[in-house]
Amino acid sequence: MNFSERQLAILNAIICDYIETAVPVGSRTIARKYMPDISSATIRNEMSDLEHMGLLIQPHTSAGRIPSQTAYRMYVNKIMEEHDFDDYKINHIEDDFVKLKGEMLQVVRNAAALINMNTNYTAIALTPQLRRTTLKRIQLIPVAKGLVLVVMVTDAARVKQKMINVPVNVNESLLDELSFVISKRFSGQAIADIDLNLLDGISDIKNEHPAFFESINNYIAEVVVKSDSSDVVLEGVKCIFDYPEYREVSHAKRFLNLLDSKELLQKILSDSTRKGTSVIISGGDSYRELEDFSVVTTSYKVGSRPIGAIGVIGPVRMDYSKVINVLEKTGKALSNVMTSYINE
Amino acid sequence: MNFSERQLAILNAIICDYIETAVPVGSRTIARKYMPDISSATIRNEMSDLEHMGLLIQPHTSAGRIPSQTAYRMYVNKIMEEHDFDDYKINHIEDDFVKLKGEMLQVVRNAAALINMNTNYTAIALTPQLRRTTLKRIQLIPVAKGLVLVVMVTDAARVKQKMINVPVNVNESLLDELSFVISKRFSGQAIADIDLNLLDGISDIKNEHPAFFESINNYIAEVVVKSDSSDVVLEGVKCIFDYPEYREVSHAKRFLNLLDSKELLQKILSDSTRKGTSVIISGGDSYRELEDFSVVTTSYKVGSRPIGAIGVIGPVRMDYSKVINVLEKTGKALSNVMTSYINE
DNA sequence: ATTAGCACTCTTGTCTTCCGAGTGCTAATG
DNA sequence: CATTAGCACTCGGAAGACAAGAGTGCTAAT
Repeated sequence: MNFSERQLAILNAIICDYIETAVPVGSRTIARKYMPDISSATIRNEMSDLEHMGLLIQPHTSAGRIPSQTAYRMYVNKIMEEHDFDDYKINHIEDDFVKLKGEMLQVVRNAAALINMNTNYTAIALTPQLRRTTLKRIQLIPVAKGLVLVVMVTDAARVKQKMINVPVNVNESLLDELSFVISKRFSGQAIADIDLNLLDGISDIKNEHPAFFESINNYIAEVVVKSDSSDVVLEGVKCIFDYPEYREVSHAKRFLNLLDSKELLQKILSDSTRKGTSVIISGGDSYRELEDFSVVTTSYKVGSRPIGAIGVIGPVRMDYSKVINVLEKTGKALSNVMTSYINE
Repeated sequence: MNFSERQLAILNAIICDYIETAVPVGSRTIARKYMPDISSATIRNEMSDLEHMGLLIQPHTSAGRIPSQTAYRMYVNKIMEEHDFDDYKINHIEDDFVKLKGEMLQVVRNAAALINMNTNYTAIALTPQLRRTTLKRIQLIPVAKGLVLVVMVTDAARVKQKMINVPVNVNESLLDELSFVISKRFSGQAIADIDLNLLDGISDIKNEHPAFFESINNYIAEVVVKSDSSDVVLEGVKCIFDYPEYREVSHAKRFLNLLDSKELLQKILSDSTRKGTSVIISGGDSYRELEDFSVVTTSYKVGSRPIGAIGVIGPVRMDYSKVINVLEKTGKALSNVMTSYINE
């Protein structure tokens, strides 16, 4: 489909105005606020054309028009202007982050809070994914009889812990020894590549406590394949009430339901970790659950290796330009912080 | 003040009906549904009296009446009947909990989810408070140059970690040694009693790395005095939309704001940890922020030592009877699980 | 191709009316 | 004296009527 310059300008004006006001916009508004040199009648004609092309929707005859999903998609892909949002807060992200010295979970949470504050949409984030990082150290800590806490520390300075059962006759010094051997052997390797069976000189441990050995190995394998829902961070849920599209309780409820399904968010963010910045409008082709919502995400990296993602979720009538700008800047800052830690 | 049997019965009926329906209840309703052997006129007279005593409120002349806060308080303290709620789910709590083998944070989260499911109010919980527990082990794990992860494990099988800065010249074996010495010296002692200065034979570490030594000691002290906001667990926030009192966005927003202020929730739950079961109606005397909300909480224990609390937050028009029942049963189950771990 | 003008449509807010639920009071009753 | 039947009164909410306003589409003029 082909569009004239003027059509695009009008569409742009309508989308911008609607994003700002949430009120269907009419031809006179456009003429007055955005293009005073052409008449409302002309704009009316163009709008009529745009409606026939499926870009505008009339809620009812005597109202203005609102952008269709297609229009939003087109806006994001082609029309939208770069919004340079250099607020003080964004400029100082890195400094703030650095103060948190290595508590990566906290850093990501802060990033989400920052995104939330600057966009006023609900921020979502995926903490650094262990499977995408390399091991720093494993420590086995006895907690109770037959219970051991496995703590994994990675190069993204993330920490993950889990209780596992062990045979009662495994003593503390054995745990310490095993911690030491595993850490030494696999330190610096990708978590995904860790296989305790590759350990040399531990055949006696393996033989004496096969179940124990198996549990630890299983746990490591588990971390590699699935990131659990606790990896998803939310910030600023209540923001949603600032938008008129959620004034009805049923809509608000649907939104909260969505946020409850961490698996979905985790999937979206994982995808984004791979793909970099992505904009999903009203669910796009892949997410039926997200109808009437938009999700914008971007990844953050250690060096050139993406390890997590941040984003926002909100109404389709979203200020995409601003959101993308804030996200990419925050993502860059986050990447810098992560990377500097690893290389320090 | 003195009340006749009948007055109490009528008050009880009004409160029960209003809790169920959220609609101001009139004299005829009471007569029909609850006391068919006296006439609505009689009830009308009694209701008028109850209103003058400050127990009932008329939203407007031609509506029924709703209970006042005083009435709710009285209801909870004197009138309310024991509600025996022995649903399958509650009966099987302990089994479910035991499956989680020692992941206390997860156990508490599950308890909250269970409370939420069974009451349909938003559940809040305080994870086992470290200052109320005794130390099992401390482990110092190097994460990056100049950064060390301190992991504390306690007898409630809770784990707390924090990054701290260390001088670059502290090496791994020193950390291991220190972990070992601290754990050995203080294992079994209340966290509150730990003071690294009491350690013998570490004067060389202390002299060589005073800043490092100080950070660790500070961290332990910090854990003792303040429990951070991450200790508060929420479950089932969206439930609030099931209640008509939050149909207006502004009310819902206030609720979410409340849940965001973790310090407040933490304070309430900490208080409850000390006091056992407590019911705060519309903020009571102490919490002005909680106006128009009710919070019911109870503590859970290790043996006879309370270490945390669980509760719900919701509208003043709350089914106190059911809530208290569910909370106390869950609290008991939780206590059993915690206790059995410690003593095993 | 653009635009002025106008009739038409449809929502929104306001006003009125009406109904019903509920009350308070009075007088009758056991 | 407590209880109750009866009735007038009050008020909120729903339904309908109406005007105002915003916006459109179409036609005819430029």
